[in-house]
Amino acid sequence: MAKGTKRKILEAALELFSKNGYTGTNMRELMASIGYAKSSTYRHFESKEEIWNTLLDEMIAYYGERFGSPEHMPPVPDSLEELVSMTIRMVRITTQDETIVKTRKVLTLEQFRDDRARDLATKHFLTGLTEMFTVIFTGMMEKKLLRRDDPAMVAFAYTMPISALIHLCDREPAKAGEALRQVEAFSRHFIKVYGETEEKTTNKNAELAGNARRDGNTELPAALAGEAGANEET
Amino acid sequence: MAKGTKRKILEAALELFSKNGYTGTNMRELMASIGYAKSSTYRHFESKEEIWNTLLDEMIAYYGERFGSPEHMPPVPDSLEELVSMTIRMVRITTQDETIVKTRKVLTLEQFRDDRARDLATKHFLTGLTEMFTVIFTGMMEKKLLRRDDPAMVAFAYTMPISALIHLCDREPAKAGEALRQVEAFSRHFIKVYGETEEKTTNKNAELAGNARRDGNTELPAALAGEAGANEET
DNA sequence: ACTTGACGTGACCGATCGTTTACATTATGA
DNA sequence: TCATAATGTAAACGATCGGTCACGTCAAGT
Repeated sequence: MAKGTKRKILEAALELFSKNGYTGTNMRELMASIGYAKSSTYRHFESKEEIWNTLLDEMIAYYGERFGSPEHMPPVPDSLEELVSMTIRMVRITTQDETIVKTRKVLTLEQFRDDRARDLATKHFLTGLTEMFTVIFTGMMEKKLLRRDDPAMVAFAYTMPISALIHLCDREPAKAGEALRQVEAFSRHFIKVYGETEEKTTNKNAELAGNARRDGNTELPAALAGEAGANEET
Repeated sequence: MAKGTKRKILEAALELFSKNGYTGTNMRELMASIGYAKSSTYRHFESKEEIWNTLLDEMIAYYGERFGSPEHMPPVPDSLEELVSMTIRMVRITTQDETIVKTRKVLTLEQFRDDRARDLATKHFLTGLTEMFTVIFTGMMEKKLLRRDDPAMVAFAYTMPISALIHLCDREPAKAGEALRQVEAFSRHFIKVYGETEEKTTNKNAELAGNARRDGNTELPAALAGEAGANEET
C-alpha cells in the first residue's frame, strides 16, 4: 500500500486543485476525500507545495510523452472529411477524459502564480495544438487536400477556435454537446474555405479557389449565445 | 472621503484578486496596499465576499454598457486594410488597459467557483467578440469586402485566434509585442482568405475567389514557439 | 521472537484567516 | 456650539490554516 497512497493523494490533489485552486484547497479535506487524516499527508510529502510541484512534474512529463513525441502524432488525413472526423474524435477525448479536463482547469487557475504552470498552459492552449496541426496540414497540402499556404498560420487559424470551444466545455460542461456540434460546424466551414478542389487549373498566377459553396451556412450562432440546452454526447 | 475609500478598496481588490485569486487574497494586505488597517474594511463592506460580489456587479455592468449597447459598436470598415488596423487598435487597447486585463484575469481565475463569473467569462472570451464581429462582417459582406458566407461563423473563425493571443498576453506579458505582430499577421492572412476581390465576375454558380496570393507566407510560427524576446509596443 | 521501518492518527503548535468590538477622531448640520 | 453620524484603528475573537510530534499498528526480514 506504499505507493498507492501517494498516488491517491496526487489524484485527490488534481481533483481539488482543479476545482478550488491551490490556495482554495486545504489538506484536511484533501486527505479526508481519500479517507485519511490530514497528518498522514506528511508520510508521503513534506509539504502541500511539494504535492503541487510533484503534480506539476507529472503533468509536464505526461504532456511531453503524450504530445511531444512524433510517434504519438495522429496520421495525416487522406481526405477533408477525415480531417473533420479526426478533429471531432480528438475534441471528444480531450473534453471527456477527466484527467485531461482537470489538468487544463488547474493550469487555468494557477497560470499566473506558477511559472511552470504558465509555460505548460501556453503549450496546452496554444503552441501544442498549433504545432501538431502544422505537421498535419503540411502533409495535407502535399497531398493536395488543402490549398498551399503557410501551414503554421493555417494550423493556428484552425486550432484556436477549437481551443476556445474546449475551454467553453471546461467552463460550462452543460454546453458540451452544443460545443461539439460547433466544432464540427467550424471544421466543415474550414475545409470549405481552405480545402483544395479537384479541378486543377493551369495554376499560373490566379488560382481558382472554387471551394466556396456560399449562400447557405453551417448553422452556428445558437451554439454560442443561447441557453444551455440538453447535454448530449455519444 | 466617504466613497473614495470604497473605490480604493474595490480597485485594490481587483488588483489582488486578479493576481492571487479570491482565496489567495487576504484582507490585511488588501487594506495595507491602500494604506488602511484591515479592520477599516468593514466600515464599507460587510464581508470579503461582499467586496467580491460588488466587484463582479461592476464588471457585469461595465461590460453591458461598454460592449452590450449598439452605440459602442465600432464602425464597419470600408476596406480590408481598415479591418486589420481596427483589429490591431482593439487588441492594443484590450491588452494595455490595466483594468480590462485585470478583469479578464479575475474572470479566468474565478470562472469555476462563481456562476456569474463563469457567465461573464464566456461573454468576454467567446460570445461577446463573436457577436460584435458578426455585425461587422455582415456589414462588410454587404459592402462586398468579404465573400458572402455565414457571418457568425466567419466572426467566430476570426475572433477566436485573436482571443487566444489576448490570453497569451495576459499570461505572458513579455510576449505582448510578439503576440501583437501575430495578430496583424493573422488578420492579413484572414483578409487574404476571406476578402472579396474587386474582379466582379458574372457571379453565376462558381464565384472566382481570387484572393489567394499563396506561396510566401505571413511569418507566424516563431511568434508562438520561441523565447520571449523583447517586449515592445507603441 | 525480535527488530526494524513504513504507515496512519489524534493532539497539538504557532500563524494567519475573516470578522467583531470598544474606542477614538473627524466631518456635518442644526 | 453641540449632538450626530461617518470614518478609522488596535486589540482581540474563534476558526482554520499548514505542519509537527509522540505514539500505535502492522508487515517483513532475520
